[in-house]
Amino acid sequence: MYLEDMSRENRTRYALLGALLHGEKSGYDLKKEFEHRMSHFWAESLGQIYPTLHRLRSEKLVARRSDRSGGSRARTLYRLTTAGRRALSDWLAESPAPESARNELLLKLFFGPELGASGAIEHLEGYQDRLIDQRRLFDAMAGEIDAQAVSAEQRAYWHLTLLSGQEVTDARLRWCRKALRTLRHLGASTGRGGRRAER
Amino acid sequence: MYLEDMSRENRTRYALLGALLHGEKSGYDLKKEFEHRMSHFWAESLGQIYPTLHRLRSEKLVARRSDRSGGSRARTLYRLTTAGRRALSDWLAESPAPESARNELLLKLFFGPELGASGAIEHLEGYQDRLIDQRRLFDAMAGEIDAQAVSAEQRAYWHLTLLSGQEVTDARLRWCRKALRTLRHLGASTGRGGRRAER
DNA sequence: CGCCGCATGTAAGAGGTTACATGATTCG
DNA sequence: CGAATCATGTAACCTCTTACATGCGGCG
Repeated sequence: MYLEDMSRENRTRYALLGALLHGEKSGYDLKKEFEHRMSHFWAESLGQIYPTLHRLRSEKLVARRSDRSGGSRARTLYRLTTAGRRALSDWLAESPAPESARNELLLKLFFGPELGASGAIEHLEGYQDRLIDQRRLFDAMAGEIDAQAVSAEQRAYWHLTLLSGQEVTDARLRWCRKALRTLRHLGASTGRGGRRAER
Repeated sequence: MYLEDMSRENRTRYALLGALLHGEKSGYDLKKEFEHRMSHFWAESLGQIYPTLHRLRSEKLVARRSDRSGGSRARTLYRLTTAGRRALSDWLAESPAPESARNELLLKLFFGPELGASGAIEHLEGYQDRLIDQRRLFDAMAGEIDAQAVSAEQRAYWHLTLLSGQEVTDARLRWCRKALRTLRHLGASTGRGGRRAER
């Protein structure tokens, strides 16, 4: 017999419930919410959102209604029920589960001698580019937060999560520069960019 | 018909192939390898390792032999084949896929007004404790690297991945302190630690 | 002798992504 | 009118974790 494991409960459910705190939204709206405001720490796909909404509804944690206002095509809007808000609150109070690390770039770098310095440098440069884009995005997001019509308290929390992204991204960028410096030395001393160059 | 997606190929396979670069190991050895040397950027469970080893063997990317030396019970040792090493090399050269972010602490913090400042502070303190432990572990790992009988080049790559963990952890710790300072102010101004205190 | 660590596996199921499928509306 | 975006879903598939299952060897 399999025991229930409360600690590994479906987090998508709660991400959705939380995203509904500020009023009713469609599945599509929720997707955009994740992409625009929460992309630096959470992602959900539509193939996960729609079935989960159905399930939440069958558990009475959300309610839905049809909306055809605005003349555009009908949308299905979901809102939190009292039970849904309580379920969210209970989950929020639980201590967050530690994340299990999985970083493909570091994995490849760990096998550096097999990859070769030139390959490692390429990967790091690509990573660096993505980090720089991300960093710019964070600055833009910070500006948008202040334009939102929500409480100062809510904005403070949003800024905090964003600040985490900014600080961590900056740290990664600093590390990138250091790593690239190291690898360019290493590449020069092991000759012609390492193993892959032997082919 | 479903198209094949090369970019989302099973990374467990390559993590195992890479971990076999320095000689033959059993499934159990591999698990320890991940736990001890790669825990800051990669994790694999035994329920993933054993089936994957079988699969790699059927694809001739690894070979195995039985070992009963040392008087202890028999172990099954796996080693890279030439094809396995080539498959690893090819994968290493591919540009790493961007990681999709999922950070439960930040998700909960994002819903801070519903959680309440006191809850947020508790979660952050727990997070901080884990980070401090992790930071200490990194220092210990740095010392161990130099004791390994491998090339200076290999050690350089290991140090680089470790440095990433150290820098990012330090950044997170700095952020934690800032966030706690902010929340203690917020908690004082919104009274008695927020929503949960109302129950 | 009982527990812990070593060692190897399998089974069930949750969770998640991508592609497929469909259709409306809007805008150039 | 064609493309992009809005909008809602389903199907197939993969990955991964957890629990189950089993047994040996060493040590206190």
